[in-house]
Amino acid sequence: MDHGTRARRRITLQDLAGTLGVSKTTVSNAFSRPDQLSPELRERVMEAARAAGYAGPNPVARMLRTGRAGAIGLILPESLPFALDDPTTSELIRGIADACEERRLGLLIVPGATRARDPRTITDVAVDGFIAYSLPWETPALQHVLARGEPVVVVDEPRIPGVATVGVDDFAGAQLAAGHLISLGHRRLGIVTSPFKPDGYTGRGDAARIASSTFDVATRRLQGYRAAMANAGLPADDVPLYECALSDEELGRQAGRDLLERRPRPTAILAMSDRLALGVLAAARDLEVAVPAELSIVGFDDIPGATTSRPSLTTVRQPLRLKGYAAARYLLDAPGTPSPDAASKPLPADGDEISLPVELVIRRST
Amino acid sequence: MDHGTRARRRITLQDLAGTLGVSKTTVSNAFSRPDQLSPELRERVMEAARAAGYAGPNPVARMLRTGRAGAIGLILPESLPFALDDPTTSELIRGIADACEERRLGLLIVPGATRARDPRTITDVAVDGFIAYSLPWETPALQHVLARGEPVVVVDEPRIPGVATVGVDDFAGAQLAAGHLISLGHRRLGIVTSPFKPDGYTGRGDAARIASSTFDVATRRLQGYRAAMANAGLPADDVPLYECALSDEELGRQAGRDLLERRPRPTAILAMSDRLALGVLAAARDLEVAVPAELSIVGFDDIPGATTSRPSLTTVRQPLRLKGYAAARYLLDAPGTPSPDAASKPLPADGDEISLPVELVIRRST
DNA sequence: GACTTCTTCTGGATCGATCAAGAACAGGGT
DNA sequence: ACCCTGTTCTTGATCGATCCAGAAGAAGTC
Repeated sequence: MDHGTRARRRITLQDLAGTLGVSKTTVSNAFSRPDQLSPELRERVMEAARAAGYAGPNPVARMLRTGRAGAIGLILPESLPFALDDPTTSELIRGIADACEERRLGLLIVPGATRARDPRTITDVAVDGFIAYSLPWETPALQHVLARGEPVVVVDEPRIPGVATVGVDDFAGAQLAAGHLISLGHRRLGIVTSPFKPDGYTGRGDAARIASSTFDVATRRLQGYRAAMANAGLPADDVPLYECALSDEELGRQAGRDLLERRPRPTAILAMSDRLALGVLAAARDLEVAVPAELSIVGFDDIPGATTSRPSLTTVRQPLRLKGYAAARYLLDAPGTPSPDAASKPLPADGDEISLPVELVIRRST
Repeated sequence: MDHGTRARRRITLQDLAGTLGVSKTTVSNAFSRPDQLSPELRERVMEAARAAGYAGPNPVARMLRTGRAGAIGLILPESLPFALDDPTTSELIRGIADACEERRLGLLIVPGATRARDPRTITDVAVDGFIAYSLPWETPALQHVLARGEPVVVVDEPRIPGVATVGVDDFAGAQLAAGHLISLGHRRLGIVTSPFKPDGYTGRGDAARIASSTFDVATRRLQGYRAAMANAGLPADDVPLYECALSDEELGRQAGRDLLERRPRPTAILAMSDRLALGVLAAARDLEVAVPAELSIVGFDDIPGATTSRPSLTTVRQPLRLKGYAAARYLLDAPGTPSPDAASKPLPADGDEISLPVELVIRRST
């Protein structure tokens, strides 16, 4: 059953031109380029449009002709519910949203990229470019994104030759974290890592997995930790290691329990994310290990929760929101446009890496 | 400067057909309807596509022809960063995302609807329908959404004749909350409200503003509170009231301070959202008013934070995530499709309201 | 052999807009 | 009277696919 008063087929620009006795170009201009026709005629067109219930040019047809979609796509590794729970991801989204709002662009989110079997969620979507966030090597989703031939900016990983990447210096950040612990006198360290492969494995460190890691960021952070240890003359290779399939507090807790039950017990734990570190903190509480008296913990990211935890968390700050903003801006500005004002600094060329600064934030957990 | 190896213009289906010596329809079928051609030819086409770097049919052109965009739009009243901070909104998004994932649809977020001056963020976007969340009456954005003539589902507000709405029974929920306090013996209540108008006003209750409220939900909840009070013979009209421009903890704290400094001091406070209630809790802590000994607080929504606060928060639970899921499902299933299986229960007709259940959850704050 | 049926492929119309080129007319300068 | 410039509007081509009707050939039926 249908409201009898409402016309069935949607009205087109052509129809409207017909009833007005003008050309379709004129109607099109009335909407999209008001300076191309006299104000009176324009008013007449708008009036007729209102009367006919015409809401303006069909966006899809316009996109086809102009080649611009007015939106950017964001590829996320996990499901959207998970992404919203994760402060790292949601801060990134905030940053991207900031840029989209500035440019009046839509944001189309395509979640679940690491698991998705169906390329159509990526190939069938109308966007002007993609931001791909923290994907493992050889994700089919990423191949499809690149195949589209539209601008792509990768955030964090994977680094692919010829593809712009926005990230931070993970190696230096990790080195900072480990160096801090070592300078405090710690000699027995433990490491809680984010996944090295997207296969859901959680458990003790496995040299083969690490060697064949498909997550660049985890690899680089681990190298940073180890470099700092090696510099201090510590045996970096057989440091206790626990890998978590997800950067999630519960898994961090599990990791913390495992590491804290080893003998000799580590006196300090490095976690590759703050959520994992908060989990380690919870594990220490479970096992009645005092932080920082008996155990020091350093996280990574500096999420909001790092300041409110008890004790507050020493961590490596990365500018999460800015990272999103920078990625979106780069996506929008890099292709072709040599920036409006002539004297402005040139944007880095396609394939460049933008590296944002990291900073050690010392709080109460060390 | 450009990579010389990469072809400039993107290849089209037509081009590919040319090099293969088949018709474009055949190439199209190879991608979109594999059963329409022999497996060998299809493989030949796919092979040629791979060689030519053709990623598949242009999504925009396909949309134009088929009339389906493969994505739904979500209109949010505030900016996306704010929405992600707000558990109510982010739970809703999770629910919508659940449904989108089931159906392999994209989710396009259009934030900032209450402030947006430019209709193009709505008119220029390629979606098959919209979910509009918690908008005030007479938002231009909503007019534009409706003018598009595509399916629309409103979540919470505003209730518009002929437009499907998903929400909860706010009146009953509020009645439950106030009734609970009254049954505990409270006689001096205070109310912290979400905004009645989208104008940024924060301050003491103003009868004129309430009478001309453009937010249905706030109006109905207030009516629920008052009905319960009236039933108990309490003067409902001059109950102390504080209106907050945003459902935000800081403003709730401000409201709490105002109400708690009045004399006689209220013994119980009703807040229209949990975030506001948590703010009131903070205010009570500031002023050293013991909860629940000297002050009872009831929130609304039952966000995750309501269980972890100290004391935990008595509140009216609404199924936030389900609300998002139901809205999306209704949007996708209602138009035309009388549901695949014949015996299934009919979906409510266009313009119907879906009302989800609310439930009083008694915790430690009362 | 004549008939229908199926499978596989093709050509042309179509979706609804924008764009480039140009026509028609007005006014201004010399 | 002539040319130039500028404003206003129109025509026809085009963006890149899908869809419909039908052709060609193979296969099955009586």
